[in-house]
Amino acid sequence: MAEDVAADDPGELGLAKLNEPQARAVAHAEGPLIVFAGAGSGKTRVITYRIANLVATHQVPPYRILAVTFTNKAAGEMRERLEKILGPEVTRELWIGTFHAVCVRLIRRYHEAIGMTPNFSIYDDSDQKAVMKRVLKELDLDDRRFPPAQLLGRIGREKQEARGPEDFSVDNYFDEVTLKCFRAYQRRLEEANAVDFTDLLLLVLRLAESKDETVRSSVEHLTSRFHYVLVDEFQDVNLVQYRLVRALAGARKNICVVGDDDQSIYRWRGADVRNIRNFTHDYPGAELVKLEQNYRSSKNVVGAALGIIRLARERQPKELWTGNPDGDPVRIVHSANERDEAAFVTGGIQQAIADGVSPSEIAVFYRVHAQSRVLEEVMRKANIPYQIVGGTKFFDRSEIKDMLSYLRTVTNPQSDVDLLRVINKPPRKIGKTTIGRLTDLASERGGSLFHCIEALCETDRIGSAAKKSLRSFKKLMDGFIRQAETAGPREVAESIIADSGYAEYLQGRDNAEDDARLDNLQELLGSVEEYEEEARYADETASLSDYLTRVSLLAAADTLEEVPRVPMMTVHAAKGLEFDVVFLTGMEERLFPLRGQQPGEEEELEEERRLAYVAVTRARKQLYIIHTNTRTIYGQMRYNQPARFLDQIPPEHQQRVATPALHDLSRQFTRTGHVSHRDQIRAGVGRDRQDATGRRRSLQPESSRPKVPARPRGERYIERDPDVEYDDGFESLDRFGARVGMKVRHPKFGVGAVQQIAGGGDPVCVVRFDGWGDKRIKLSFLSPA
DNA sequence: AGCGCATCCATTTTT
DNA sequence: TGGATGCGCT
Repeated sequence: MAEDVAADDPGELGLAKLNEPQARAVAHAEGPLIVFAGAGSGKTRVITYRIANLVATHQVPPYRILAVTFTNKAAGEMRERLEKILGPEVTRELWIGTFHAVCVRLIRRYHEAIGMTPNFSIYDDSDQKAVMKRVLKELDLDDRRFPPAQLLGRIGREKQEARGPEDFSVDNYFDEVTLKCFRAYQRRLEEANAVDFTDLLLLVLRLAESKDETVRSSVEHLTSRFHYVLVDEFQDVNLVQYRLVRALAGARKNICVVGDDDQSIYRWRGADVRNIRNFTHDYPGAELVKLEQNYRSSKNVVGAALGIIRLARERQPKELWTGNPDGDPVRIVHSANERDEAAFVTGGIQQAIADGVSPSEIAVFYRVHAQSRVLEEVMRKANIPYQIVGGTKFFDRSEIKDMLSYLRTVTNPQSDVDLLRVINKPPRKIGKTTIGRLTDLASERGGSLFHCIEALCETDRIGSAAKKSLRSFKKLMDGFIRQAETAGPREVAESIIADSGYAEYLQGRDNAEDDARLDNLQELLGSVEEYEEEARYADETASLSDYLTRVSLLAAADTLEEVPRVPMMTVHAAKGLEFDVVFLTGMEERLFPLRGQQPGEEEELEEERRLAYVAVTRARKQLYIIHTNTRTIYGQMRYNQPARFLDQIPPEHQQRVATPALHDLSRQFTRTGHVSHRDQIRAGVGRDRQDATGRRRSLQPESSRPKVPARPRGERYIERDPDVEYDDGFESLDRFGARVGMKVRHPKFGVGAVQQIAGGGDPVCVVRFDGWGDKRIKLSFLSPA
């Protein structure tokens, strides 16, 4: 998955192996630099060599260099390459990591100026939600009227833009409530000595931008410690990160940013493409380098990607090209439904493996996690080893979360969400009532639950049995806390599993599932051990809170293992990765692109387009893009139209293919009077495909269109010429031939009769439903009744 | 306290 | 569709 490493000669920099723009970016010494790096253009190599060059040629001390990557995995790869060039001692001193990981380190260093103790906990989504639920309860608000996720979403967006409660403008009642929750939420985190993901960045940013005299020396130290700052994937940086980079680079302004506006896919997370587009504006005189040669993919893959991205509304002018061989055309596979799609994928994987491709070089992509279930099922049946990258991770399992909560309580007993998770697991006779009394007391006098335990036991609010249970729990945890002062993380974790009663608790409920849970705990111990090993290697003291930090900051791609299994992941998780063979599934309107078809959603569509571009450019040699006629997702069957992006792939780079199941299906539809498409292929019959507006879809004159070589029709699939419309019912199947008077079904309104059909693409129908009257509904929401 | 059942709910992408 | 949640029963 790593890009070509062959040129990383130890001893010398191997600069001769760089192309001209790459060399220019590496050699650039002082001042701002922006590198537009097309997909597969060797940007990691550029960053790596640039760092090596700064250290080796310009004698920059390694601890003066900060390189920010998007995932820990990318950071690790960069480190690995640099070790080969600079050796481990020097490399160790470089600051390389994700924004979040770097900020954790900085918070620990400057914790006094920031006003934190170094053992803080990092709260993930579910922790945040738990906090918000408590906040709502405390404020006596209905969590149905004010869904925690929604509140957190709004608050999160504010924080991404570096705004706090004091900057919050209130326009209506909902805002008022949100502001109240915002304040209470931040206060709760503070009391728990915990931060959320954005806080990690904000705390450092606030210090770096602080004008406060009392912390002046810290601010100066912080903003002058890095002489060179490099940022990868700059197109996905949000406002907080942008300002952070600017602040950390300080007055020197030795900022090198590398990115590709065509690959910006995190707008929803606050990323702002304008950051990359405005860089030259914000840093006048910045050197600009464009890397346009792709070393990764075949000509057909690059051509397909270009066809899609060329239609982007706004982009930096540039043109990706490759000197690589043509390779196979991109196969666009028409399948019947999601099971048929999965069958095609497994068949294709088996073939690729038989052809000698390693399973780890074959990837399956999907737009949303919900698609993975069926794929997994079929992969298991076909006995193909696979790994899900990201998604429901190992660390999301309940027993793992329980154990992590124990560990977090040990390092930071103030963390209430963790305490509540473990206080009665295994059952210790500490029930709802007791916990209710405890939380009541804590809100009355402030302070964390853990610290209120003793105080509660001194009141007469609870019975003696409850007191006993609480005290023995407190004693148990105090024991672990004391142990952690001297013992290593692994030892503490082992004690907890053994002495907390958690293992017996799992053993007691003897079923297969809980046996697996015990195994998972063993695996967790393994990961703690692995961490200790790494710490030893890096010459650092292993600490429990450091381990917990790492675990919380894992990115989806970080869970990709180097094992011979087929990786399956969302397109987002695939960013920055590459594979020989790629299966891109679910390429259908309203799934991929998931959004953007409504007026006013143009930006969403643009992001979907860029996402499609990212997906396509992951493939080195072979790319299969699959779409289905029907798909059952979220319990509902939908009739699909192929994604618009498919028609934007130039015909000379694509080849249309249909699965056998689809073929059978189409025969049923053509029984009455039509000639089957098989016969048509044989006879070479067909007319130019036209879309609803009557325009020819082909982008090229007929004569220049390369003839698709007639490949023998095997059992696996049947090829279809992209520019021939087969009169076999495929088209009418997509829209099931709806016409006025026809009975159709809608998931909500039931069965009704079509009154009118209007518009092209996805036409709007007027349908008369029993009991609902006439409704205007897009055809794609309807199925034949 | 814990289990089983029913109901309701939301469905994008993640550091 | 299934996951999460809540409720009532044991």
